[in-house]
Amino acid sequence: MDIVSFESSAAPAPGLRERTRRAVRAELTDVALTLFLRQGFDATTVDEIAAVAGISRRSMFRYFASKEAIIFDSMQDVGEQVAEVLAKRPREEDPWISLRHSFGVMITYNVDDPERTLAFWRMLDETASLKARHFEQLMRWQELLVPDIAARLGEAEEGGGYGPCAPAVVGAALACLDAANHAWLRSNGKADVVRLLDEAMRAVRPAEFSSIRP
Amino acid sequence: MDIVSFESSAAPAPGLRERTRRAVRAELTDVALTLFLRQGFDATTVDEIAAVAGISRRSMFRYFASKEAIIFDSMQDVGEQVAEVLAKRPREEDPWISLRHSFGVMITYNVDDPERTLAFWRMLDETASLKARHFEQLMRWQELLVPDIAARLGEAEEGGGYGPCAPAVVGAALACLDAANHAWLRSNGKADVVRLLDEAMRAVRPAEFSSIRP
DNA sequence: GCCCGAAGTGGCACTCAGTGTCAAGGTAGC
DNA sequence: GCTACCTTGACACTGAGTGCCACTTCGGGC
Repeated sequence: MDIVSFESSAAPAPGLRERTRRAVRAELTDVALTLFLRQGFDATTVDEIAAVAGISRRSMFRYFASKEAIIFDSMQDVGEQVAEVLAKRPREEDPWISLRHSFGVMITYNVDDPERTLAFWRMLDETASLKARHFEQLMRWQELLVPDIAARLGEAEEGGGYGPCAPAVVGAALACLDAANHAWLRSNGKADVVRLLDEAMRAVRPAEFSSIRP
Repeated sequence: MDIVSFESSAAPAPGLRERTRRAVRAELTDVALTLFLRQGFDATTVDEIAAVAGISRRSMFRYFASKEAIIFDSMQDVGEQVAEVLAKRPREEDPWISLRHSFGVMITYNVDDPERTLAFWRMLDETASLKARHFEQLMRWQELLVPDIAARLGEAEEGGGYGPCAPAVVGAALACLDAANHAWLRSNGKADVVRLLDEAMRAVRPAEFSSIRP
């Protein structure tokens, strides 16, 4: 399964309308991604994507709120998968280890299709507007993971928010993930992502938690 | 000094042209910020800022690469201040402690002018496009701090890049800073930022490093 | 089979950010 | 004062994103 053409497999068949909508969305994402990777994000206009996909420009914006959303909507789905894995980890497990395990979902993309994933990350890294959105995406992942970690840390939700600890721990873990990804990118996909991630997370491993060494 | 109208005080008098340019920049930043805080970022057009500042729309884009840059250029200056403080910390000090100390520069803004800082952070948090750029800004700070931390960790720069550890540690620290800022924001500026930051950084404190307790 | 309301679609016009170009005015150095 | 350069304003243009309206299509009730 591709990191960018991924569609949530949650609901099996929620009516014809919804199914066609999802199919069209997947198709549009695929068309757009191919164009983005071939000629760059900025050099590809929405008109062009719409023309190739055989749809009107106006309808394009009915499927995606923005040009950037074409890319990041599917990444949100990946984040939800990570959250699902995290929820299934044993309650008494060291939170840092749980986070490390749930990141496994992401890392598989790097291993499954290095070429395309590498080109994808490189595009995110080189395009200014995407770089910004990428970090925003990390933040959305943080929001998905914080409730679980807060519960594990025994940090109660008080007055519509958490204390600083759970977001800090999740944010730190995501920083490790990002650092590993960047190091992998700089090595042109030659380095071992898993090893890089372990290295990064070992360097930051909170003192309260037990050892991560395998 | 205000977090947003800050201008680098590095060069004393590098010619008349440069001095006027800086003065105009500061003026523009000030005008724009006032408008942003009064009526919101999206509701303020570049034409409006230019009109109020008595300058042409075209010249506006000669001072700032984008509407967002009006805000984030000054934040970059703050990041450089943080890097300066970090560089002055003793070489043998625990990197985590050094980072914590260098963050002191930022935190002072929250204490000095809570009202304006609070409104400013709230705007960053509520405006989608600014939220994205804000994280990009954190990333730029990371780039400023990584070389120093890499040296402290004994991580050599190999082939145009660092290993994953230094970025991971710096990113983790910035995640703590951000978590503390968010918690402070949620408390409407009532909570103690310094305490929140210490709490967050204690929760994530890497095991290799010694205790941060004062 | 027929009809009706809801949802999807395309086209048009508009706002606003951002960029290239060019001509006019001002400034620094000789 | 002259020249070279830098700054500025004006105009036109592209591209993202939105509001609106008319048309078609689909799903369900009769």
